[in-house]
This record gives sequence, C-alpha cells and structure tokens, in this order.
Amino acid sequence: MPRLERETRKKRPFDLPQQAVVLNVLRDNELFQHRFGQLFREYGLTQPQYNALRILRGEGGPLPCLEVASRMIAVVPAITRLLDKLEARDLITKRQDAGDRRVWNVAITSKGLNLLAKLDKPLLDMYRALCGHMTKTECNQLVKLLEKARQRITPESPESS
Amino acid sequence: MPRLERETRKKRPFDLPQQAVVLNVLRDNELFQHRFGQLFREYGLTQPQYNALRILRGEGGPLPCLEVASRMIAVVPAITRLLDKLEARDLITKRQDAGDRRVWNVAITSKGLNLLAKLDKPLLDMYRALCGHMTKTECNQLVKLLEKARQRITPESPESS
DNA sequence: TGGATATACTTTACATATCAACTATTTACA
DNA sequence: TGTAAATAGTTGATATGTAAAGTATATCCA
Repeated sequence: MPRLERETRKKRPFDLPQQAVVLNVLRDNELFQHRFGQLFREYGLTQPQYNALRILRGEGGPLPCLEVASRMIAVVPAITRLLDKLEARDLITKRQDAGDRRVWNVAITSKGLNLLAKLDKPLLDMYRALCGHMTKTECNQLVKLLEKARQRITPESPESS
Repeated sequence: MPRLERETRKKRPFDLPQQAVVLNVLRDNELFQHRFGQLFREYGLTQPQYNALRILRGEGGPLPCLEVASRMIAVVPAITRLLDKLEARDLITKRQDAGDRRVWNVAITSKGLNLLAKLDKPLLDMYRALCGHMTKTECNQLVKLLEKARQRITPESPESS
C-alpha cells in the first residue's frame, strides 16, 4: 500500500495518479505548515503575517494592499484585516496614495525588518530540519515537478478558471 | 530566475534547495486548495468537512472523534465543532460509546454518502484539470519525492518534534 | 480502595479564509 | 458633462486552525 494510504489508513487506492499528486501535496503542506506555524508563533507572528512582511521586505518599498494580496494568493478581504493588524503593531505603515486615492500603499517599518531579521536563521534551520535529508539533486527535481504540477493554474488570479 | 521567484516577484534567490522545496509545496497547495475549496462550496461543504466525511466513508463504520482528527492532522478542538456541524446537518451521527463513555463515535449517514457520491466525478475531473498535463510517470516520481520530503515528520502526532 | 494521572473530548478566545454586499474613487464613453 | 462601469479597498457573517483551560471518565498503583 502506498505511503499516504497507509498513513491515513485509507482503504481505497487512488483512482488516478493525478489524485495522488494533489493529495500528497496537501499532506506535505499540512505537515510543513504545522511546524512553521509553531515557529512563527514563538515570534508573535502567524504565517500569513510573516508572508506579508516578507513580501514587503523583498519589495524594498511601498506596495498597494491588493498587490500584497495577489502575491499571497489571499482573498481580498483577508488582506485588509491582516494589514490593519500589522499596522496596529507598527510593523508596517499604510498610507493613501497621492495619485489615486483609492489605493493604500503599505511598507515595512524598521521594527518589522528587525522582527523578520530575527526569524531568518531559525527559518533556515527549519528548512534543513524538515528537508535536510534530501539531496540537492532531489530537491531540484522535486521543485521542477512541483512547478510543472501548478503550470495550468494561473498564479495571479486564482479565480479565473 | 526560477519560476516561483518570478511568480511572486521575489527579489532574492533561495538560500537553500530545501527552502525551495518547502516554499514550492506551500505554493502548489495554495493553488490546489483554492480550486478544491470552490468546488466543495458548490456542494455546501468546506474542505475539512469533505475530508471528515471521506474518512468516514472510507472507514465504512463508526470512528471515535479523535481518530477522525488524527487522520486529518486536525487539532482536537477543531474536530469537535466540525463534527457537531456535520451532525446538525444529518450528514453524520454521533453516539456515546457503550464501553468507554468518554468516547463519541461518529459515522456517516446515507445522506452524507449521497452528498459524497455527487462529488466523486467532479473531483476526478478536477484532478485531471489540475494535473492532467502530467504523465503517469511524472506523477509517480513527484509522489515519491513528496513522500520522501515528509519522511522526517511524524504524521500521527505533528506536535511531537 | 482512594488519590494521582491519563484520556477523550468540550469550551473559550483570537486569527485567517471565504463569500456577499458595500463605499469611495476613477475611468470610459455616449 | 454626466452616467455607467471598473477598480481599490472595507465590512459583516460563517467556518477553520490554534492554544489554553475545563469536564467527564477511566486507569494506575500505593
């Protein structure tokens, strides 16, 4: 019996190889997310909060709220509340755009940058702890296949099927 | 620039191949979950609700609440509410165990089975729509690598590091 | 046999995902 | 110009993930 079916004590085999792909992705994700969630919480963050901050750090400057949302594959209303909470903790700033007053630009603060910096090393350690038993070649191969697996799905607008 | 970094407009390359693995798993999962969530909602279910029902159908008989939780990698309090809601909709039954009165056994009802049956074909279509461009060989290889990737993580008790 | 411990949940509280509906502002165009 | 449509974001309601604390029952063991 393949591994996932044994782990979940599933009685029926997979109907399709594609089904096995999807369910195994979901499974790995659950396990990974659980660990990362624990780490982030030690630093007073949740995963989505961390993601938003990391996007802003990577950008290096202000971004419109919806741009942050699209990079996170977050549904729009979720971003409003998430960013509001980060702003309330002074981890980001949120300012109305001068040119288009519908737009609110958010940027990471130095307090936010400091918090992220504290997480950099523990995160690298976590990556190694979770997947350090895989060789670089295996990792690259797995990444390539994961890229191909999501090829048919538009990343920018998940709702456009 | 590797694909995920371009998709998310990330400016820095990955520090580790293991990091790329984890982040690509999270990415595929987000995209997959989004699509499946939409499908389930058309049938009045959420993903966790569907999972619980599928576990009970697969089992073919009653299971203790916590057994359902462990197969879903759900934290315990979440299961209580989820199962209560399914019971309120008559999709499952929940009965106190005669031998051990701490235990509540849940089982899927015929109404629950009918609902799941309606989803079987759309789900197979979805698997094909998402990953149908991958060959069987690629799927199997990807599954093997995903299994290896989670090898170090105990599936039964995610909290036991 | 009785008290400490373990087990199987439940309850509460807070954060996020999701949809639907709404506000404010801008753009397109007749 | 002025009205319809599009865009950017907010608000409200329901469901789940998570931790912490509580309840009921069972088990261990001195």
